[in-house]
Amino acid sequence: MAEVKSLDTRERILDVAERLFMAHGYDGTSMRQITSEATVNLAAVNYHFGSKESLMQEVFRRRLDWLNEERMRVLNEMEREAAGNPLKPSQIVDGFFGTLLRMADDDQRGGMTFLRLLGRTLTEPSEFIRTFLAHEYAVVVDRYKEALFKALPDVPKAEIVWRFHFMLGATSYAIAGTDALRLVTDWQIEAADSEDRMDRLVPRLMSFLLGGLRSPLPQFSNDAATIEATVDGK
Amino acid sequence: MAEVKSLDTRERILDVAERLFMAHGYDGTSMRQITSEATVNLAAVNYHFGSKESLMQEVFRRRLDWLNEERMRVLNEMEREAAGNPLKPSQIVDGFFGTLLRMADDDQRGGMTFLRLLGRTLTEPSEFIRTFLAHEYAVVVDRYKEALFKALPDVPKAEIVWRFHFMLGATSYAIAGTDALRLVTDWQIEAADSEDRMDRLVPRLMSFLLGGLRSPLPQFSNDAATIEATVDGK
DNA sequence: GTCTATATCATGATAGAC
DNA sequence: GTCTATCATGATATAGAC
Repeated sequence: MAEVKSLDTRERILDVAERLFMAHGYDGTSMRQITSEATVNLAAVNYHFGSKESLMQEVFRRRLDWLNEERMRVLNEMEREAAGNPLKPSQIVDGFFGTLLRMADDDQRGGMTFLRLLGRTLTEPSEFIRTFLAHEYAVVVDRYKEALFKALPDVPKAEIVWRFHFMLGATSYAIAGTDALRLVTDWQIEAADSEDRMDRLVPRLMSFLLGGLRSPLPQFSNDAATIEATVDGK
Repeated sequence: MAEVKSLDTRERILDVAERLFMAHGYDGTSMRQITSEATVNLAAVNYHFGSKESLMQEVFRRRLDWLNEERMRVLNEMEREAAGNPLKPSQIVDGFFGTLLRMADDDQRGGMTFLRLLGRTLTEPSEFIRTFLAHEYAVVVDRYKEALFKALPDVPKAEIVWRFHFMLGATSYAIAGTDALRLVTDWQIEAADSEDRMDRLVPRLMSFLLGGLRSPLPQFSNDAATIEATVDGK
């Protein structure tokens, strides 16, 4: 009984923290706000998580553990069906970014709140968060990177890595959904807060990402050896 | 003489604030840090700028005023030469994003420090900053949006607006350059801190953006009327 | 214009009763 | 596990001497 109550408290803190960190950032959210909105005592965060930093990490781990497993599961499944043949770039992109975007509809996995938090966190000022995220992502990103190398054997690996970065940026910003810049003044983005928006966003973003990924290679100002040097990593 | 000194003080505060806001974010940077590193008195910020918020706005205004003018100048010049004909998408993209990216080489306009600050700020938690940025950008973005509409008459306007967003996201993340995710584990991105990195980044990013912008239109799960409805803004 | 000193308040964390 | 009370620190901002 006491333990059940404690689990509720823990989860309630995590839920509120997730939402507040999303809305105001890590530095902009105080433990007093969190504990107040979660209707728990101020000391509860330190009791359950040890510190504000550990709380932040737990907010992410709770969601990323599932996302990492799902991304791996999807990739393994696709590679099993391909039976040694390279995957299509669209499959890989969907496995990585589509799996992420579909979390928007799954409130049990954080839904849009977590997606927006994640989107904003890639450029989060606090270094410990970026370091933590990099560590959490490393293994899965590596597998998808390798799949792309195999799927696009004619594209220099350096280009693929860069384009992975660009895809991440476009996706992060899209899910951060800050409406920071009202690109639309006379024209309103429909239903900006509902999942309806995501239904449209996903295919739109996918088209964009794939177009960028398969775009003609850039011309550098130097000669062809430049590209070769880049591929080899210097 | 006293005025010259005061100008120096003002500029020194702005320079230090720009660098610290970039590195630690708005909430993560205290006025004590700023005034300490700028070797000015703690009260100097309030004397010269009135408040921390006003300082932040001035940090941006100092750079964005020039960027906005330059983007307008470039677009006007291109449209003058085109004499009524639509511009090429690559011209428009270069006018907007290329003009921004070339600031990296111009230390007098803030160089990489300001670019990284700007990249991180689009997802900045503090709302007053995003509101301020949106206001600063509005007019110029609107002009470029119209140019894209004219250049791509067969693409629904809604798609163009979305793809503008995606391009902004990819660019922001690229210039934020947080190295948040070490996408490369066995492969090091060369010269990550030098302008040499930008020389390669610009054509790479441009290829990606144009590929995404001109990608085939997405297929929605509903019928064709869906796209029409989207174009009309509901 | 610049400085010292300080007012006022919020923060993260903890000790210790219950 | 939960609470109150409090510590130590750092925040922004300002008043007033020089």
